[in-house]
Amino acid sequence: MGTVERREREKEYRRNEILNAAEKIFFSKGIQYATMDEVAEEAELSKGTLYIYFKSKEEIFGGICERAGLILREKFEKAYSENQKGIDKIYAVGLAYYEFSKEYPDYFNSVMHYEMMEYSKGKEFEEGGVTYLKDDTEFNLVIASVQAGIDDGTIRKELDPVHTALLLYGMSRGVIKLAAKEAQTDRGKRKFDPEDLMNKFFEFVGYSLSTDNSGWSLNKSDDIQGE
Amino acid sequence: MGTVERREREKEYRRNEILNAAEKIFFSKGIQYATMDEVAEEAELSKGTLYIYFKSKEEIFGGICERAGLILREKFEKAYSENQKGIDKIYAVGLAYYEFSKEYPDYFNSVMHYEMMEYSKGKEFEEGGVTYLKDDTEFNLVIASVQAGIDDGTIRKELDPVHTALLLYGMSRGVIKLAAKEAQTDRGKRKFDPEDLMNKFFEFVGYSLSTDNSGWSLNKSDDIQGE
DNA sequence: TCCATAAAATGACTAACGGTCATTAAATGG
DNA sequence: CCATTTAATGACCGTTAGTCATTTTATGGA
Repeated sequence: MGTVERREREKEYRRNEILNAAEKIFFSKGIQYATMDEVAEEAELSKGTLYIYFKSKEEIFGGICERAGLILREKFEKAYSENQKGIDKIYAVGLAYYEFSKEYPDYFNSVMHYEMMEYSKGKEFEEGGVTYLKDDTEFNLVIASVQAGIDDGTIRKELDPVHTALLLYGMSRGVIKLAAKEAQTDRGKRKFDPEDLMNKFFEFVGYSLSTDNSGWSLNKSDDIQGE
Repeated sequence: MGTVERREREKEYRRNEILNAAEKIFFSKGIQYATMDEVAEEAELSKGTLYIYFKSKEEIFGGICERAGLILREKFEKAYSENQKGIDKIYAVGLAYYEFSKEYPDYFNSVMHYEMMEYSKGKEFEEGGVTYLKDDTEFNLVIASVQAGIDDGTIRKELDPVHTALLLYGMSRGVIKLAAKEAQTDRGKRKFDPEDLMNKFFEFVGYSLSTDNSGWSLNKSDDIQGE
């Protein structure tokens, strides 16, 4: 009988329901101010049950970040594979990152938050060291893109693939975070337009990457679709 | 009589002692896991007293971030004023930022953490909205550097000062954070050398900024002193 | 249909922590 | 020396993450 399998499915389902509830609560009040009782209430379960599926509040948050990572990875893979030239792959992956931050701002912020937490620990604690985002699949795509660009002559061959990929990754994160923060501000109070900033960013990076200083080979006029 | 002034000084002194104690505790265990009782113990004061000088744990953390901001601002100002050419100002300020992250890794991380916290709130809460780092003095220096570079012909004049400054700021933060995180990893387990990455970063950015694609006019062989 | 067993769910309870406040101690200056 | 203001204290409170003995539900064999 397939009862065992069905049970397994149901467990997975419950786990997901809990994550859904937690997202709602965490994202609306901020993780810090969200309580497990609220999550339990939202999930229509008792608090004790939450602790059967997750061993701590943090682990629930980890589960949310895992979801975020999954989506981001998919976006990266799509962007990578849909473009031929190395330089275009890089542009597409970078754009995918930015679009992720727009489509799922809470996921984006969660991942940022998560990375911050990683630091807070590990100084005197350590505890189990559960890491949810260790996978560097995403990052490997960036390296591969740079390498492809060097091979097909669209990227300056003086650039080292690994270091350049690291740079692109770090720079993008920093700038996207800036843009995301501003996008979250009321339109009237903004000091700059996030879309503009991103366009300038891609231009700036493209200039330094490409063999002919021309930037990306895509049509520049419509490289970012309005919000 | 100057009793009032002396009292004021003593108050300021106590406040600083509390911040010192808090730094010790916060930085060793991580803010999340540090308790006010521990801070009180370290400061050789009762917990109640802490709440005379600061209205919350968060506010103490804010005080720490304020210290960080002060140091960073000084470094920026020094770097800015000690260089003539715009392109060199930018390089110096960027380097100052990186050096800050090496000299005061805990301060650097605190500021990063602080910015994260800003997001967590403001979704349903709001509370007093105390901002400790609103001062954009630092950022204005970056704009001024870019402008100086455009004026003296060391920076490509197609670049917009404000957007470019924003980019530099965001990119630096992202890359420095990456480098800082790696630097914090055991030497043996590192995937890359933080110093190398920073050098590549400055090269990459210099290429895109400068009029002649040559990067900075400084001597490149010793632009970063070993740790 | 019933029962024994195992799995899942519960919610009262605990420990710990941030924050408060009535009370005490110290300083001041007349 | 005293009256008054200022600083410091620590017992106490409310809240919350996490636990666990107990109850409820599902399962599969007789």
